[in-house]
Parts: sequence; structure tokens; C-alpha cells
Amino acid sequence: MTKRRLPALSPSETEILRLVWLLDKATVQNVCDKLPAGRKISYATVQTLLRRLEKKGYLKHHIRGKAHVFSAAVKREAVIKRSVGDFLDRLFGGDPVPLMQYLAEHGKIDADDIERLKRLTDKK
Amino acid sequence: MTKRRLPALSPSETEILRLVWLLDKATVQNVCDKLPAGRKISYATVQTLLRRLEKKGYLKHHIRGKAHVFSAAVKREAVIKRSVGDFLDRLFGGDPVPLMQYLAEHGKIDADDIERLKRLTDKK
DNA sequence: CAGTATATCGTACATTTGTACAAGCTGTCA
DNA sequence: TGACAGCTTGTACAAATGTACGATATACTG
Repeated sequence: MTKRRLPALSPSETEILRLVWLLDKATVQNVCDKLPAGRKISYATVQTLLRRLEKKGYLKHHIRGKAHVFSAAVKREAVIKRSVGDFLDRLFGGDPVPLMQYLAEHGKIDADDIERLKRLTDKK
Repeated sequence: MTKRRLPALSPSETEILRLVWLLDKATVQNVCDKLPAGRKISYATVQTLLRRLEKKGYLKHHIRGKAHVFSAAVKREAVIKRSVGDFLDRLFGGDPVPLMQYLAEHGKIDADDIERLKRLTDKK
């Protein structure tokens, strides 16, 4: 099994990668259209980011007409796992509990979220 | 109230900042000593990172003997809040539930934790 | 007081990141 | 078929990042 370590994701790359995941398959234009309203960033920049994501191994593409259609080259799960892991290490020394507490105490998650979550984990 | 927006933290800076928080007050040497075993990074590099953290406004220092003693210049809480917020935005579009879910599914957090969490948020 | 161990300071430098323009292809529609 | 809208490619470039050396300053120790 080739569990090779892809080059790290930069913040902006992560932001773009998330949108590709969301769209499943996406052209540069598609990604641009999905950018949050306030995000002022040019088509060309999105394109560069997608190019880099592909070079780094996170995306692949096929051609449709004259456009590139990008899609995930590695499982989202795996990327999330690593990103969260790295983040946890850096900010909390790897201990997830403080993060959870933070989320709870700062209203990032509310009672409803907990309910949903409870259902999710119970089901497992 | 001066809620100014400090320059973003880089991953390595975050890593070092966490150690200063942990130590409360720390010299370059102290930080080096707290680095996890595998982390190969020179004294000089740690020093640069601390310098940058101070320039960015996250740390301040006073002198003790010939050494600088660094400590937090802004509340850890505030930094955490922003870091987690940014991270959540980039990777999950701001929705914390998938993150919690990830934590849950990887055995980092179990049903009991969620129960406690529920109580925590209910009480608020 | 002079030497030594320990600090900081100034600086450097290759990469990565964020951002984007300009030039050159290529479907498509009139 | 020829022009045009829409894409990609090549390239650029300043700023941030990760990493660290060499020179200089300074507190202790004998």
C-alpha cells in the first residue's frame, strides 16, 4: 500500500480543495462560482491553486471540451485525517479534548449539534 | 477596545507558541528543551520563530540575566479562537459538526464525552 | 580581570505561498 | 470557415516561511 506523504496543504489550497470536494467534479469556473461572496480572488489565482493541488497529488483532472475538470485524487477522509491531526498537534499537542471543549464553550456547537452528533455516534 | 487583527500564525510559529503557553514564561533554551524528541530544529531557528512571534504581537519578553524570557502578549483563548475558526472555515466551511464527527469516529472522543459535552452546553 | 559558556542580533537564503497578467490554443456559432 | 468567447500555459514576483550561520555582547568563574 502506497501511503505516501503528500506535500503539505497551504491554507488557500485547503480552501480550494474543500470546494472541489463539495462539487465532486469541478472546472476552474465552477470553483470560482462556489467561492463565498466576500472572497475576492481572481480566476487566474484559483487556477494556479488547482494546478498546484494537482501537482501536489491531491487532485487529478480529465478534459471536457477545452476545460479541465478536477476531482479528488486521494480520499477526502485521508486528507481530513491528516489535516486535523496536524492542527491538533500544533495547537493542542495532539490532545483533542481541549479542542472539543473549546467548540462547546464558545457556542461553535450548540445543543442541536450535540444531538445530531449523539445520534451519529450512537448509530455506529 | 483594541481588538486588532494580528498577522496570521504560520504552522511552525503555532507549534512554538504552544510551548510558550505551556511553560508560561520561557527562554529560547526552555522552548528547545520542551520540543518533542523527534523534532529536529536548531536553537537558532527556535530563536527566530520566537522573535517573529514577538514582532507579530503574540509574545513579549523581559530580560533575565542575559536571556530573554518570553511570555504571551495576548490571551491564549483569543488566539485559539481565531485559529480554530480559520481552520474550521478552510476545511469544513465553518461547520464544526464534521470536525466533532471526525474526532468521534476516530476514537478520540466517545459517547460519554458527548454526554458531558451536552451537559456543558445545556447549562449555558 | 580574563576566559568561557551562553545569548542575542543581524543577516541570509532557498522555498513556498498568494496573487495574477499575457500569450496562445480550441470549441462553437453565425 | 473564421472570429470570438473561454481555457490553459508559461511566467512573474513580492511576501511569508523554515532554517540557520557568524559576529558580537555579557554574565559568571577561577
